[in-house]
Amino acid sequence: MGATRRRGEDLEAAIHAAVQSQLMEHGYAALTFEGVAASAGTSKAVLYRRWPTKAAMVFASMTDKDKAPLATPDTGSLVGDLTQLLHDGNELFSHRGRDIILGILSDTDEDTAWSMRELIFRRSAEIVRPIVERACARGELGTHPIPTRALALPMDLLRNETLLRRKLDDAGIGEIVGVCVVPLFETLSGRDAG
Amino acid sequence: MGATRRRGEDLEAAIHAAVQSQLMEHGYAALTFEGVAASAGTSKAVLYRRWPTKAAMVFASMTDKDKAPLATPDTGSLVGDLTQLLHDGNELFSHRGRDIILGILSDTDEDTAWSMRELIFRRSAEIVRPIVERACARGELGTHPIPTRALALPMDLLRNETLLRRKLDDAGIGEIVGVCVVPLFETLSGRDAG
DNA sequence: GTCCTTAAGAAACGGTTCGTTTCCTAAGAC
DNA sequence: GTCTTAGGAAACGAACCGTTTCTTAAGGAC
Repeated sequence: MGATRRRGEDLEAAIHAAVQSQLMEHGYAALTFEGVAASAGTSKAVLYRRWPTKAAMVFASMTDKDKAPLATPDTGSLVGDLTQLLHDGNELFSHRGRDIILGILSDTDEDTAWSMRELIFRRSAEIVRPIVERACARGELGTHPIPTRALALPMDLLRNETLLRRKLDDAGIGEIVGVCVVPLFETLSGRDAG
Repeated sequence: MGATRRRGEDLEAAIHAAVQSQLMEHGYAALTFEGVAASAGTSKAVLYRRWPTKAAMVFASMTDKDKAPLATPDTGSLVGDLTQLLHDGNELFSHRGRDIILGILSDTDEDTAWSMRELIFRRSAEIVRPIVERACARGELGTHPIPTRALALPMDLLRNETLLRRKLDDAGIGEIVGVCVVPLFETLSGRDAG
Protein backbone atom coordinates (compact mmCIF):
# COMPACT_ATOMS: atom_id res chain seq x y z
CA MET A 1 0.00 0.00 0.00
CA GLY A 2 1.01 3.62 -0.27
CA ALA A 3 2.70 3.39 3.07
CA THR A 4 3.09 6.95 4.22
CA ARG A 5 5.54 7.30 7.06
CA ARG A 6 5.01 10.20 9.47
CA ARG A 7 7.80 12.25 11.02
CA GLY A 8 8.46 15.08 13.44
CA GLU A 9 5.45 17.02 14.68
CA ASP A 10 2.88 15.01 12.78
CA LEU A 11 4.06 11.83 14.40
CA GLU A 12 4.43 13.41 17.81
CA ALA A 13 0.90 14.78 17.66
CA ALA A 14 -0.45 11.38 16.66
CA ILE A 15 1.34 9.80 19.62
CA HIS A 16 0.02 12.41 22.04
CA ALA A 17 -3.48 11.78 20.72
CA ALA A 18 -3.00 8.06 21.16
CA VAL A 19 -1.83 8.56 24.75
CA GLN A 20 -4.89 10.68 25.52
CA SER A 21 -7.12 8.10 23.90
CA GLN A 22 -5.59 5.27 25.92
CA LEU A 23 -5.79 7.29 29.13
CA MET A 24 -9.48 8.02 28.60
CA GLU A 25 -10.25 4.45 27.69
CA HIS A 26 -8.19 2.46 30.18
CA GLY A 27 -6.72 4.89 32.74
CA TYR A 28 -3.11 5.47 33.72
CA ALA A 29 -2.36 2.16 35.41
CA ALA A 30 -3.53 0.07 32.47
CA LEU A 31 -1.87 2.25 29.82
CA THR A 32 1.01 0.42 28.15
CA PHE A 33 3.66 1.32 25.62
CA GLU A 34 2.34 -1.43 23.41
CA GLY A 35 -1.21 -0.12 23.57
CA VAL A 36 -0.11 3.41 22.71
CA ALA A 37 2.04 2.16 19.85
CA ALA A 38 -0.86 0.18 18.43
CA SER A 39 -3.28 3.09 18.84
CA ALA A 40 -0.86 5.49 17.17
CA GLY A 41 -0.07 3.04 14.39
CA THR A 42 3.62 3.01 15.21
CA SER A 43 6.01 0.81 17.16
CA LYS A 44 7.31 0.70 20.71
CA ALA A 45 10.81 1.60 19.55
CA VAL A 46 9.55 4.96 18.33
CA LEU A 47 8.12 5.69 21.77
CA TYR A 48 11.19 4.56 23.69
CA ARG A 49 13.37 6.76 21.48
CA ARG A 50 11.46 9.76 22.84
CA TRP A 51 10.60 9.00 26.47
CA PRO A 52 12.37 6.74 28.93
CA THR A 53 9.27 5.90 30.99
CA LYS A 54 5.51 5.72 30.76
CA ALA A 55 5.27 8.58 33.24
CA ALA A 56 7.43 10.82 31.06
CA MET A 57 5.41 9.97 27.97
CA VAL A 58 2.10 10.71 29.67
CA PHE A 59 3.41 13.91 31.24
CA ALA A 60 4.64 15.10 27.84
CA SER A 61 1.23 14.40 26.39
CA MET A 62 -0.47 16.34 29.21
CA THR A 63 1.71 19.42 28.87
CA ASP A 64 1.95 19.33 25.09
CA LYS A 65 0.19 22.36 23.65
CA ASP A 66 0.53 24.39 26.83
CA LYS A 67 -3.16 24.55 27.58
CA ALA A 68 -3.33 27.01 30.50
CA PRO A 69 -5.41 24.72 32.68
CA LEU A 70 -6.76 27.14 35.28
CA ALA A 71 -7.55 30.80 34.72
CA THR A 72 -8.20 33.31 37.48
CA PRO A 73 -11.93 34.04 37.31
CA ASP A 74 -13.45 37.52 37.62
CA THR A 75 -17.10 37.34 38.61
CA GLY A 76 -17.34 40.60 40.54
CA SER A 77 -17.31 39.22 44.07
CA LEU A 78 -14.84 37.45 46.34
CA VAL A 79 -17.15 34.52 47.02
CA GLY A 80 -18.06 34.26 43.34
CA ASP A 81 -14.43 34.23 42.22
CA LEU A 82 -13.37 31.62 44.77
CA THR A 83 -16.37 29.42 44.02
CA GLN A 84 -15.68 29.61 40.30
CA LEU A 85 -11.99 28.80 40.80
CA LEU A 86 -12.74 25.76 42.93
CA HIS A 87 -15.44 24.67 40.51
CA ASP A 88 -13.02 24.78 37.56
CA GLY A 89 -10.27 23.05 39.52
CA ASN A 90 -12.72 20.43 40.70
CA GLU A 91 -13.44 19.43 37.11
CA LEU A 92 -9.76 19.43 36.23
CA PHE A 93 -8.65 17.24 39.15
CA SER A 94 -11.50 14.72 39.12
CA HIS A 95 -12.01 11.46 37.25
CA ARG A 96 -9.20 10.84 34.77
CA GLY A 97 -7.35 13.93 35.94
CA ARG A 98 -6.93 12.46 39.40
CA ASP A 99 -6.06 9.06 37.99
CA ILE A 100 -3.28 10.50 35.86
CA ILE A 101 -1.86 12.80 38.53
CA LEU A 102 -1.83 10.14 41.26
CA GLY A 103 -0.51 7.61 38.78
CA ILE A 104 2.48 9.77 37.94
CA LEU A 105 3.07 10.80 41.58
CA SER A 106 3.22 7.17 42.69
CA ASP A 107 5.24 5.97 39.71
CA THR A 108 8.83 4.83 40.05
CA ASP A 109 9.93 7.66 37.74
CA GLU A 110 10.90 10.19 40.41
CA ASP A 111 11.94 12.85 37.91
CA THR A 112 8.52 13.01 36.31
CA ALA A 113 6.83 12.84 39.71
CA TRP A 114 8.84 15.92 40.65
CA SER A 115 7.76 17.73 37.50
CA MET A 116 4.15 16.85 38.25
CA ARG A 117 4.47 18.28 41.76
CA GLU A 118 5.84 21.47 40.27
CA LEU A 119 2.98 21.62 37.79
CA ILE A 120 0.16 21.24 40.30
CA PHE A 121 1.69 23.38 43.07
CA ARG A 122 3.41 26.20 41.24
CA ARG A 123 0.63 28.74 40.79
CA SER A 124 -1.36 27.91 43.93
CA ALA A 125 -0.97 31.34 45.48
CA GLU A 126 -0.53 33.42 42.33
CA ILE A 127 -3.82 32.33 40.85
CA VAL A 128 -5.61 33.63 43.96
CA ARG A 129 -3.70 36.87 44.45
CA PRO A 130 -5.60 38.88 41.79
CA ILE A 131 -8.88 37.73 43.31
CA VAL A 132 -7.84 39.08 46.70
CA GLU A 133 -6.55 42.33 45.22
CA ARG A 134 -9.82 43.00 43.45
CA ALA A 135 -11.79 42.14 46.59
CA CYS A 136 -9.62 44.56 48.52
CA ALA A 137 -10.23 47.29 45.95
CA ARG A 138 -13.98 46.68 46.26
CA GLY A 139 -13.79 46.95 50.03
CA GLU A 140 -14.68 43.31 50.57
CA LEU A 141 -11.35 42.74 52.31
CA GLY A 142 -9.07 44.89 54.44
CA THR A 143 -5.69 46.20 53.36
CA HIS A 144 -3.25 44.08 55.40
CA PRO A 145 -1.26 41.84 53.05
CA ILE A 146 -2.23 38.18 53.14
CA PRO A 147 0.72 35.76 53.44
CA THR A 148 1.47 33.46 50.52
CA ARG A 149 0.71 30.41 52.62
CA ALA A 150 -2.83 31.66 53.18
CA LEU A 151 -3.29 32.64 49.55
CA ALA A 152 -2.49 29.05 48.61
CA LEU A 153 -5.23 27.75 50.92
CA PRO A 154 -7.99 27.43 48.28
CA MET A 155 -5.87 25.35 45.92
CA ASP A 156 -4.36 23.37 48.81
CA LEU A 157 -7.80 22.38 50.07
CA LEU A 158 -9.00 21.66 46.55
CA ARG A 159 -6.09 19.30 45.94
CA ASN A 160 -6.67 17.52 49.23
CA GLU A 161 -10.32 16.94 48.40
CA THR A 162 -10.23 16.10 44.73
CA LEU A 163 -6.96 14.20 44.42
CA LEU A 164 -7.03 12.33 47.72
CA ARG A 165 -10.71 12.07 48.61
CA ARG A 166 -13.35 12.40 45.89
CA LYS A 167 -14.96 14.90 43.57
CA LEU A 168 -16.47 17.86 45.38
CA ASP A 169 -20.11 18.80 45.06
CA ASP A 170 -21.36 22.38 45.21
CA ALA A 171 -22.01 22.07 48.93
CA GLY A 172 -18.41 21.07 49.56
CA ILE A 173 -17.11 23.98 47.54
CA GLY A 174 -19.44 26.34 49.38
CA GLU A 175 -18.23 25.03 52.71
CA ILE A 176 -14.56 25.49 51.87
CA VAL A 177 -15.18 29.01 50.64
CA GLY A 178 -17.59 30.05 53.37
CA VAL A 179 -16.17 28.31 56.44
CA CYS A 180 -12.43 28.43 55.78
CA VAL A 181 -11.19 30.70 53.04
CA VAL A 182 -13.33 33.82 53.33
CA PRO A 183 -13.22 34.06 57.14
CA LEU A 184 -9.45 33.60 57.11
CA PHE A 185 -8.92 36.18 54.37
CA GLU A 186 -11.14 38.67 56.17
CA THR A 187 -9.22 38.21 59.42
CA LEU A 188 -5.77 38.34 57.89
CA SER A 189 -6.63 41.37 55.77
CA GLY A 190 -7.82 43.21 58.83
CA ARG A 191 -11.50 43.36 58.00
CA ASP A 192 -13.63 42.60 61.05
CA ALA A 193 -17.27 42.55 60.01
CA GLY A 194 -18.79 39.57 58.16
CA MET B 1 15.06 -31.55 56.71
CA GLY B 2 12.80 -31.00 59.67
CA ALA B 3 10.46 -29.04 57.51
CA THR B 4 8.22 -27.14 59.91
CA ARG B 5 5.10 -25.84 58.24
CA ARG B 6 3.50 -22.72 59.75
CA ARG B 7 -0.23 -22.07 60.03
CA GLY B 8 -2.78 -19.52 61.19
CA GLU B 9 -1.48 -16.51 63.06
CA ASP B 10 2.18 -17.50 62.93
CA LEU B 11 2.06 -17.67 59.17
CA GLU B 12 -0.01 -14.51 58.85
CA ALA B 13 2.42 -12.60 61.04
CA ALA B 14 5.35 -13.85 58.98
CA ILE B 15 3.63 -12.68 55.80
CA HIS B 16 2.87 -9.26 57.26
CA ALA B 17 6.50 -8.94 58.29
CA ALA B 18 7.60 -9.94 54.80
CA VAL B 19 5.29 -7.33 53.26
CA GLN B 20 6.71 -4.64 55.53
CA SER B 21 10.22 -5.74 54.70
CA GLN B 22 9.56 -5.62 50.97
CA LEU B 23 7.87 -2.23 51.26
CA MET B 24 10.82 -0.77 53.14
CA GLU B 25 13.32 -2.25 50.74
CA HIS B 26 11.68 -1.73 47.35
CA GLY B 27 8.61 0.47 47.84
CA TYR B 28 5.01 -0.19 46.91
CA ALA B 29 5.31 -0.13 43.12
CA ALA B 30 8.11 -2.68 43.04
CA LEU B 31 6.55 -4.99 45.62
CA THR B 32 5.43 -8.27 44.06
CA PHE B 33 3.56 -11.34 45.23
CA GLU B 34 6.56 -13.43 44.29
CA GLY B 35 8.93 -11.24 46.28
CA VAL B 36 6.72 -11.38 49.37
CA ALA B 37 6.34 -15.15 49.04
CA ALA B 38 10.09 -15.59 48.80
CA SER B 39 10.73 -13.24 51.72
CA ALA B 40 8.17 -15.01 53.88
CA GLY B 41 9.43 -18.45 52.85
CA THR B 42 6.06 -19.46 51.45
CA SER B 43 4.39 -19.64 48.05
CA LYS B 44 2.24 -17.32 45.97
CA ALA B 45 -0.77 -19.62 46.33
CA VAL B 46 -0.77 -19.01 50.08
CA LEU B 47 -0.93 -15.26 49.49
CA TYR B 48 -3.63 -15.43 46.83
CA ARG B 49 -5.76 -17.60 49.11
CA ARG B 50 -5.86 -14.67 51.54
CA TRP B 51 -5.90 -11.49 49.46
CA PRO B 52 -7.16 -10.93 45.92
CA THR B 53 -4.80 -8.05 45.10
CA LYS B 54 -1.48 -6.55 46.09
CA ALA B 55 -3.29 -3.48 47.42
CA ALA B 56 -5.45 -5.61 49.71
CA MET B 57 -2.43 -7.53 50.97
CA VAL B 58 -0.48 -4.37 51.75
CA PHE B 59 -3.47 -2.68 53.36
CA ALA B 60 -4.00 -5.71 55.58
CA SER B 61 -0.37 -5.57 56.60
CA MET B 62 -0.66 -1.87 57.42
CA THR B 63 -3.76 -2.22 59.57
CA ASP B 64 -2.76 -5.51 61.17
CA LYS B 65 -2.26 -4.98 64.89
CA ASP B 66 -4.43 -1.87 65.01
CA LYS B 67 -1.68 0.53 65.87
CA ALA B 68 -3.54 3.79 66.59
CA PRO B 69 -1.37 5.85 64.29
CA LEU B 70 -2.12 9.38 65.49
CA ALA B 71 -2.96 10.40 69.03
CA THR B 72 -4.33 13.76 70.04
CA PRO B 73 -1.48 15.54 71.84
CA ASP B 74 -1.86 17.53 75.03
CA THR B 75 1.00 19.97 75.48
CA GLY B 76 -0.83 22.67 77.40
CA SER B 77 -1.26 25.21 74.60
CA LEU B 78 -3.21 25.46 71.35
CA VAL B 79 -0.14 26.19 69.27
CA GLY B 80 1.81 23.43 70.99
CA ASP B 81 -0.90 20.84 70.42
CA LEU B 82 -1.35 21.70 66.76
CA THR B 83 2.39 21.76 66.15
CA GLN B 84 2.79 18.37 67.80
CA LEU B 85 -0.09 16.89 65.83
CA LEU B 86 1.32 18.08 62.53
CA HIS B 87 4.78 16.94 63.50
CA ASP B 88 3.54 13.40 64.25
CA GLY B 89 1.44 13.26 61.10
CA ASN B 90 4.36 14.56 59.07
CA GLU B 91 6.45 11.58 60.10
CA LEU B 92 3.60 9.17 59.43
CA PHE B 93 2.82 10.45 55.94
CA SER B 94 6.35 10.95 54.66
CA HIS B 95 8.80 8.65 52.93
CA ARG B 96 7.45 5.11 52.69
CA GLY B 97 4.16 6.16 54.24
CA ARG B 98 3.45 8.43 51.30
CA ASP B 99 4.64 5.83 48.84
CA ILE B 100 2.28 3.21 50.23
CA ILE B 101 -0.74 5.49 50.54
CA LEU B 102 -0.39 6.95 47.05
CA GLY B 103 0.37 3.52 45.68
CA ILE B 104 -2.87 2.10 47.03
CA LEU B 105 -4.90 5.17 46.08
CA SER B 106 -3.75 4.93 42.47
CA ASP B 107 -4.03 1.16 42.26
CA THR B 108 -6.65 -0.55 40.13
CA ASP B 109 -8.14 -2.14 43.26
CA GLU B 110 -10.88 0.41 43.88
CA ASP B 111 -12.20 -1.33 46.98
CA THR B 112 -8.92 -1.06 48.82
CA ALA B 113 -8.43 2.51 47.58
CA TRP B 114 -11.78 3.32 49.16
CA SER B 115 -10.73 1.73 52.45
CA MET B 116 -7.53 3.74 52.38
CA ARG B 117 -9.46 6.97 51.87
CA GLU B 118 -11.63 6.08 54.83
CA LEU B 119 -8.55 5.37 56.92
CA ILE B 120 -6.74 8.63 56.24
CA PHE B 121 -9.81 10.91 56.30
CA ARG B 122 -12.00 9.45 59.01
CA ARG B 123 -10.68 11.12 62.14
CA SER B 124 -9.55 14.41 60.57
CA ALA B 125 -11.88 16.57 62.61
CA GLU B 126 -12.29 14.39 65.69
CA ILE B 127 -8.59 14.31 66.41
CA VAL B 128 -8.57 18.12 66.58
CA ARG B 129 -11.78 18.64 68.51
CA PRO B 130 -10.32 17.90 71.98
CA ILE B 131 -7.47 20.30 71.25
CA VAL B 132 -9.95 23.07 70.53
CA GLU B 133 -12.08 22.24 73.54
CA ARG B 134 -9.11 22.45 75.89
CA ALA B 135 -7.98 25.71 74.28
CA CYS B 136 -11.46 27.08 74.79
CA ALA B 137 -11.44 26.04 78.43
CA ARG B 138 -8.11 27.81 78.88
CA GLY B 139 -9.48 30.98 77.29
CA GLU B 140 -7.22 30.72 74.25
CA LEU B 141 -10.27 30.48 72.01
CA GLY B 142 -13.80 31.88 72.15
CA THR B 143 -16.90 29.84 72.77
CA HIS B 144 -18.60 29.78 69.35
CA PRO B 145 -18.60 26.24 67.97
CA ILE B 146 -16.16 25.63 65.13
CA PRO B 147 -17.63 23.81 62.11
CA THR B 148 -16.37 20.34 61.33
CA ARG B 149 -14.96 21.50 58.03
CA ALA B 150 -12.71 23.96 59.85
CA LEU B 151 -11.70 21.42 62.48
CA ALA B 152 -10.48 19.18 59.66
CA LEU B 153 -8.26 21.96 58.31
CA PRO B 154 -5.01 20.89 60.06
CA MET B 155 -5.18 17.32 58.78
CA ASP B 156 -6.40 18.47 55.36
CA LEU B 157 -3.43 20.78 54.96
CA LEU B 158 -1.07 18.15 56.32
CA ARG B 159 -2.27 15.59 53.79
CA ASN B 160 -1.93 18.07 50.95
CA GLU B 161 1.65 18.86 51.91
CA THR B 162 3.03 15.48 52.87
CA LEU B 163 1.21 13.17 50.48
CA LEU B 164 1.16 15.38 47.40
CA ARG B 165 4.14 17.71 47.85
CA ARG B 166 7.01 16.73 50.15
CA LYS B 167 7.92 16.29 53.79
CA LEU B 168 7.30 19.40 55.84
CA ASP B 169 10.04 21.09 57.84
CA ASP B 170 9.45 22.86 61.14
CA ALA B 171 9.03 26.17 59.34
CA GLY B 172 6.28 24.76 57.17
CA ILE B 173 4.45 23.37 60.17
CA GLY B 174 4.81 26.69 61.97
CA GLU B 175 3.40 28.53 58.98
CA ILE B 176 0.35 26.31 58.68
CA VAL B 177 -0.36 26.64 62.39
CA GLY B 178 0.40 30.33 62.69
CA VAL B 179 -0.89 31.71 59.41
CA CYS B 180 -3.92 29.51 58.71
CA VAL B 181 -5.19 27.34 61.54
CA VAL B 182 -4.88 29.51 64.64
CA PRO B 183 -6.20 32.73 63.04
CA LEU B 184 -9.16 30.85 61.58
CA PHE B 185 -9.97 29.10 64.86
CA GLU B 186 -9.76 32.38 66.73
CA THR B 187 -12.09 34.09 64.31
CA LEU B 188 -14.63 31.28 64.11
CA SER B 189 -14.66 30.82 67.88
CA GLY B 190 -15.38 34.48 68.37
CA ARG B 191 -12.11 35.51 69.93
CA ASP B 192 -10.89 38.82 68.53
CA ALA B 193 -7.50 39.62 69.98
CA GLY B 194 -4.34 37.85 68.73
C1' DG C 1 -2.09 -43.77 69.26
C1' DT C 2 -4.83 -43.65 64.32
C1' DC C 3 -7.79 -41.44 61.05
C1' DC C 4 -9.25 -37.52 58.41
C1' DT C 5 -9.86 -32.91 57.02
C1' DT C 6 -7.57 -28.74 56.01
C1' DA C 7 -4.29 -26.00 54.16
C1' DA C 8 0.96 -25.13 53.40
C1' DG C 9 4.15 -25.11 50.02
C1' DA C 10 6.44 -26.47 45.56
C1' DA C 11 6.21 -26.30 40.83
C1' DA C 12 4.58 -25.47 36.50
C1' DC C 13 1.16 -23.30 33.29
C1' DG C 14 -0.06 -19.64 29.51
C1' DG C 15 -0.35 -14.91 29.17
C1' DT C 16 1.05 -9.97 29.20
C1' DT C 17 4.21 -6.26 29.37
C1' DC C 18 8.71 -4.84 29.84
C1' DG C 19 12.89 -2.71 27.68
C1' DT C 20 16.15 -3.81 24.00
C1' DT C 21 17.91 -5.13 19.63
C1' DT C 22 18.02 -6.06 14.71
C1' DC C 23 16.81 -5.11 10.29
C1' DC C 24 14.63 -2.89 6.38
C1' DT C 25 13.25 1.14 4.07
C1' DA C 26 10.75 5.65 3.52
C1' DA C 27 11.56 10.64 4.20
C1' DG C 28 14.00 14.52 3.54
C1' DA C 29 18.43 17.19 2.98
C1' DC C 30 22.06 18.14 -0.10
C1' DG D 1 20.68 10.70 -7.60
C1' DT D 2 23.10 9.98 -3.03
C1' DC D 3 23.36 9.97 1.87
C1' DT D 4 21.83 10.44 6.45
C1' DT D 5 18.21 10.08 9.60
C1' DA D 6 14.62 7.96 11.73
C1' DG D 7 10.01 5.28 11.22
C1' DG D 8 8.21 0.92 11.70
C1' DA D 9 8.09 -4.33 12.03
C1' DA D 10 9.48 -8.16 14.45
C1' DA D 11 11.62 -10.87 17.69
C1' DC D 12 14.38 -11.44 22.14
C1' DG D 13 14.79 -12.88 27.23
C1' DA D 14 13.18 -11.54 31.48
C1' DA D 15 9.78 -10.54 35.10
C1' DC D 16 5.41 -10.87 37.04
C1' DC D 17 0.74 -12.06 36.62
C1' DG D 18 -3.10 -15.18 38.36
C1' DT D 19 -4.23 -20.05 38.31
C1' DT D 20 -3.84 -24.95 38.74
C1' DT D 21 -2.07 -29.34 40.26
C1' DC D 22 -0.02 -32.20 43.46
C1' DT D 23 2.31 -33.70 47.59
C1' DT D 24 2.43 -33.74 52.41
C1' DA D 25 2.58 -31.57 57.05
C1' DA D 26 -0.46 -29.90 60.80
C1' DG D 27 -3.78 -30.56 63.99
C1' DG D 28 -8.30 -31.96 65.58
C1' DA D 29 -11.58 -35.98 66.46
C1' DC D 30 -11.94 -40.23 68.43
